[in-house]
Amino acid sequence: MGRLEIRPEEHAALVDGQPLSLTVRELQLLVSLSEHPQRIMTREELFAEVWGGHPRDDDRSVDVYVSRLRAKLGEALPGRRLIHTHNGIGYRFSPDG
Amino acid sequence: MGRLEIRPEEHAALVDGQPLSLTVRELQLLVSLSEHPQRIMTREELFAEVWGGHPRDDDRSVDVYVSRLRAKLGEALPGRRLIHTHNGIGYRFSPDG
DNA sequence: CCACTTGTGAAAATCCTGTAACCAGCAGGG
DNA sequence: CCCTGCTGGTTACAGGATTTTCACAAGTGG
Repeated sequence: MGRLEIRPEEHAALVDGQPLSLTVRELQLLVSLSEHPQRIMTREELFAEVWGGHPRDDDRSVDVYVSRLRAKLGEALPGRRLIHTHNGIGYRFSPDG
Repeated sequence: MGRLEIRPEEHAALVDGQPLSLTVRELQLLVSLSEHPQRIMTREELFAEVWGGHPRDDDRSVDVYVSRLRAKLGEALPGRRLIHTHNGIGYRFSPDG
């Protein structure tokens, strides 16, 4: 998809062939998001896929990791926003900015 | 229905497959309207479905959110008017302009 | 030790919501 | 015509809710 390639089997995400240095959690989150492009995913769904089980009521893990992911994606692909926030609901991955 | 798809379960409204960035209230209102196409819905009905309960005597919330909704729909679908005003009564959703 | 990751708390930034205006259009009465 | 009242469209604003970001403690493995 464009300049970004995600290869879950290889535990890798590449931008223009160069691997991003993502942590395990960051990669899991990116994989989960990118497997459902253009679909708005709730925090519950994302938490279940990445961490498993249900998040605590006041758990902000998803938000924190989205932030970390955006920071690294932003470095590799300046000016593009791949992860969109949907207030009160969750996040959405859009391959094309 | 044409280029607009509404998926309440997914918290999404799509135009040509692209999700609109609607707030929760805006989406609720659009869902309520679109679930009764071509039917004129009173402010009371809409308020009950979206906010619950009865509106204050001078409540303009429905009008304000209809306006906001029209603005966003108008951006995504220029030249089409999906929400029609029925003076003294309420609003009507028409899938085809 | 050191470098790194992870989850948590909390401050900072941002967005949403409901309300109160302000306007324009219209109809009826005088 | 000119008021007046009524209806709906739109915008501005304050408060609240939500999200983003930073800092830190604990854990892991080299």
